[in-house]
Amino acid sequence: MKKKLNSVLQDTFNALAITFPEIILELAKEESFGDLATPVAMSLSKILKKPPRKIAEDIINSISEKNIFEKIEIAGPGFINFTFSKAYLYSEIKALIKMGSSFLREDIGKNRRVQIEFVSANPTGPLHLGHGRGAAFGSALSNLLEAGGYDVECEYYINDAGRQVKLLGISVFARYNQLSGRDYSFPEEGYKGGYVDDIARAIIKNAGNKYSDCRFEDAEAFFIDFSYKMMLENIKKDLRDFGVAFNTWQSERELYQKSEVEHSIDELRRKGYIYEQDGAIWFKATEFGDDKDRVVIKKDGEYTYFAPDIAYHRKKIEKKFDELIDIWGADHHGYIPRIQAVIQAFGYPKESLRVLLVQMVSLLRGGKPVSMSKRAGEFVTLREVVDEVGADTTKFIFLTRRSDSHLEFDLEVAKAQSAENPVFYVQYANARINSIFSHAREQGIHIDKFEETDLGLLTTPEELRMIKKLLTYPMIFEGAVIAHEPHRITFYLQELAGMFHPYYHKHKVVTDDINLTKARLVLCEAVQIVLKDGLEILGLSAPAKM
RNA sequence: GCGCCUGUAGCUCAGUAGGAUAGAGCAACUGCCUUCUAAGCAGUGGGUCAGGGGUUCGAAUCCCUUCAGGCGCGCCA
Repeated sequence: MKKKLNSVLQDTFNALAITFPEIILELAKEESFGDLATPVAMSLSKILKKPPRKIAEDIINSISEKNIFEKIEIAGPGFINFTFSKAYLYSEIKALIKMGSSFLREDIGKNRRVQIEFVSANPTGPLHLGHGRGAAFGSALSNLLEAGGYDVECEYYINDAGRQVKLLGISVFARYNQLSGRDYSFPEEGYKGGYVDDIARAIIKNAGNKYSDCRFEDAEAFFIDFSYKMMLENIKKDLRDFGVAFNTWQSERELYQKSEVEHSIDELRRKGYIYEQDGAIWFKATEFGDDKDRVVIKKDGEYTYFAPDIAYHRKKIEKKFDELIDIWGADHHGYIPRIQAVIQAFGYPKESLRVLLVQMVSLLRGGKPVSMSKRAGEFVTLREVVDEVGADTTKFIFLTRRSDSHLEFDLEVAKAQSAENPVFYVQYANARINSIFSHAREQGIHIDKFEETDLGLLTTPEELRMIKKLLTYPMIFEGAVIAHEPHRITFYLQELAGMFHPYYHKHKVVTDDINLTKARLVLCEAVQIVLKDGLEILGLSAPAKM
């Protein structure tokens, strides 16, 4: 619909010898404003030094392909409002059904390769709700970009080296000893969650007393590896059950083992961005706009957390993606300038990495904040929330918000709402359509060739409104892809379902009028195609029955 | 102190590459199940778009400023 109007206007502008960078088309806010509107005449007013309404008139007079419109009007200060003809709308619905996804989805990506890194939670504990938000957003974004013609790779970065996994190993070692009946003090900073006991018990089960007389130093490698690997499996399971999939898992440890950390710093050194001061090795981040230079090797000779991240991002660059996306929790936003400094130091524009922030989730229960301290072991896991309120509902709560807006997730509210959650409203529309179809089949009604169905029988205001809504999906989709905002799809689906349910209530689809029945079945088919397309992008299920 | 995010209906949030009279869900109240699924439908009430300036044909949207909340500002990760 938009594409068509755009090309019509482009032709018109060519005919009038007007050059204009981009013709803005927007959805009419009110039905009396037609279907699509453009404010272009107002923008041209200054350039052409003519009143906007006069310009609008000239444009309208020069439109050659008028037959696809029912009417074209000038309104307000100079808007041009276009209303499409019914015949055009009907033919578009048939095209929608015939082409399916390719009608709905715009090819924005043109096969460009994009990598999205998300979740990347430390394998030192189960995923919590904040990770769940990142997971829901990241996978919806990946589906969205994939649908928008990008070649997408989803990656999870595993922090399996360094202090945190070591601390997990120490914690597990302590519990292992305690559970074996020895007097062993638990480290002050250790992880205290119940899962630490689970790991210790698993070790007892597997290895028995084998490490009972060891000092930690002697059993270190085993305890660290066993612990983080068990946690990682746990995380992978949580993600699977949440319906989130990754293509690649990049290990931090591997970056060390393959000397990539070392080589990255060497490369920066060759480029002149590394220097020594106060016994430490620094990266000249200020050269690229960061507030301060950053230490990569500490005085004690250890790498900082930043060092493997340099190697990691160099590796991403080397994979030659057209676009890199990192999805981080907003508490890491201070980290953006230094990573973009790294990107630039390696000779790439900072725009080649796009960091999307997922804002904090405050978890509440009945209006009271729930502590989320990982170290203290007091936190509600993603799994617990999903078990309590359901995966689709949880995802939907995340996906009805912009990723960068703060989110209050109240377990009691989510649970209370889960029975009447908007996600069911959308899914129910799909299920209802199925039930209409099976009812039609029972009545012996079959549509052999939908192309031959007379959609001209769809004349009620509800039907026309719904047809127009369906035809705006490509616009919403395109906007969502460009803005990298899956939530636009969520809202669209709610609006579409919000048209279908009243329609269902007001008009019977299957009636004695066979031709009308067929036309309505075709419309239902179109609605279902769009609902399913949207649900699939969001990573939500589309149950056939509810 | 500096930086980032946020402030829209009682609550949770859309609307932000400037566009016409600011929307939805929930909550509240009133009705609707012998007819394709009541996880549904119809109706009612609800606003100083945090405040103040500015930019222009036009601002919830852009700029400045004040206020409020969140998060960051380590040779931690």
